[in-house]
Amino acid sequence: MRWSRTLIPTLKEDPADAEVVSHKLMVRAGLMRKLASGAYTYMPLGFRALNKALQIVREEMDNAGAIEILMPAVHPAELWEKTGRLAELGDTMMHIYDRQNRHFVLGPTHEEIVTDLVSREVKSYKQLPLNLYQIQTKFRDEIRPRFGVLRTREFIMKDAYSFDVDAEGLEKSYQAMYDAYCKIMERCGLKYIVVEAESGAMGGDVSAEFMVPCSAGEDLLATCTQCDYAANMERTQPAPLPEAQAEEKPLTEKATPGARTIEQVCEFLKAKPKKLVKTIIYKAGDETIAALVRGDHEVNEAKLARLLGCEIETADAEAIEKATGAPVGFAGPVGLGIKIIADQGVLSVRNFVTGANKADTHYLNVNLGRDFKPARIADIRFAVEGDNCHKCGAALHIQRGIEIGHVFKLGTKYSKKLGADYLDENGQTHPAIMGCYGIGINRIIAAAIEMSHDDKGIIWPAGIAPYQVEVIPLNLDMPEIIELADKVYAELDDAGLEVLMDDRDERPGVKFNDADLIGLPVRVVVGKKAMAQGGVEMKLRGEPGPQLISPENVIEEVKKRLES
RNA sequence: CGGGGUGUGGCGCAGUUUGGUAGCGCGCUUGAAUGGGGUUCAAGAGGUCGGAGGUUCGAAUCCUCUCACCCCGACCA
Repeated sequence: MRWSRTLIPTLKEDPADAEVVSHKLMVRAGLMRKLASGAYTYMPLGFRALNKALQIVREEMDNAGAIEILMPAVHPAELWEKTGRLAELGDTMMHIYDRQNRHFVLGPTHEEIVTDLVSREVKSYKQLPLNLYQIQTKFRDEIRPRFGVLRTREFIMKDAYSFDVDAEGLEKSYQAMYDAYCKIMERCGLKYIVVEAESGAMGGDVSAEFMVPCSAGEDLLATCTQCDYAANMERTQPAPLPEAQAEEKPLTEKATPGARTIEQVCEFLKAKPKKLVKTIIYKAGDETIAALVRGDHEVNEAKLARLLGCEIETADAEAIEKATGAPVGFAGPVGLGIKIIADQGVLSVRNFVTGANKADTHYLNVNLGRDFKPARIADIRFAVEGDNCHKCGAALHIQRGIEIGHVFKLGTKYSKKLGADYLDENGQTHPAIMGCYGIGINRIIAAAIEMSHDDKGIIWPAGIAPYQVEVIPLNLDMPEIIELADKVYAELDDAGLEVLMDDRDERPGVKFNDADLIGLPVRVVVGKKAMAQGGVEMKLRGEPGPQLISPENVIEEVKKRLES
């Protein structure tokens, strides 16, 4: 492709509305433009990169035995009612109504649709296992789209759904997808970490996320510095903290006027947050309960909900006052008449500070066991930097990451509700055992750029670069240069390489800077300097210094470099 | 949805405090010079100052409402 014939509008300055590098560079390098918050047009270069990633995903899915289909983006709302997810995910779905006011949603994911299909078409164990996948645009009414293409309202996803006769089959299907995902990440040039994850609204209890570690990521993940433990922070289990051994001091009431938050109390008492224990009141089903964590920790509501076996939400001011008899900010476990769940970390402090269930008052020297007895002591907090691995005891490292893919073992949640049953050899009916496997194509591009760029621009991993080679003719006033550049371009093209030639009548500096910006892996410069020595220059993006090569060897040399 | 911020030519911004009819850089067009890391000179094109209403002789500027976008939070496969 010739630059002059396509559309690559590069920008010298960062767009004002971009925060993260990938967003800035995708706009500056002319990959995409924003239409509205969370909705982007992919221009030629961006679309090519997207297609590269997509093709890799498709090939690996096919290799893993998954079968491609295409489902609609428009779904009747009824189908979502059947599984209860219309209520559960309703606000994250885009709702549309047809002219007869029938209710439809734009698909945020396709478990319902594919399961409905399979329930109709698959009747026998002989048809299983089956793994159906599609590559399609998903719609989610995100509360806050952000970070360019990392969180959008419309995005391309590859989603696969496996159906098996038993747990053993599911394990195989799951493993095949897991392995395929590893290959995809590698082929896309992404460094990645696989972490244990929270299944959330998908259901099921085993899931793993494929994360690309980088500062722009929205997720926090913990990895063990010694063993192979890695988990999303939502799921990370810290090693239990050692129990405190200090001598118990007498319980004391202390006036703390106006000090409600941990910061305020610490300031007032000149104490460290870890010497405090905070009491958070939750509505758990019909019950109101109190969760206790150390002042420097945070309650992990997913863990708490799982422990209690029901959905929870933080209580409102009214409920808190009713439960504690005190205004918000002074709740404490001593004398509290509701069920108390204490985090294990609370055991690591003695003589701590808590609210006194009385306005403007805290207790000093509170001790678990002596002053109150929790119904349960469990892990209900988020891990923090400084925590240790619960498997091997070594330090945990916490970092940010971009979630590229997520694989789930779903079990029978959907197949039961939607009647995806099969008959076994004995004519017995069973629900199919399902797994689902998603990967965000757009995020592959953004993550690759986050991971691989410098102050000049993008440095594409070869696997997903929009073109493999950029040919830059300089000194366009010399016909022999144009002739040689055309020849090199044609030969590379004929050799099956993807070539972009910057044929614009621009100054060298402009072309070099744009070449660095768009970041294609190999750059071939045809100019009078090299020509005087009978050659052309070749350089890898991200590596210094071009080297002179003979025009006859261009194809061979380019190929060699692309493979390295 | 709560808090904060920003909307001025294609892009990035100044001007708003103190009202007087719009400016800078980049980009774009034409011409000339230049020609290996965003070159220079000259001449141009291009703006309902996000939108609506109001105050005023006069509004980018003041007031009211509204829309969009960004950030933090809540929320979220």
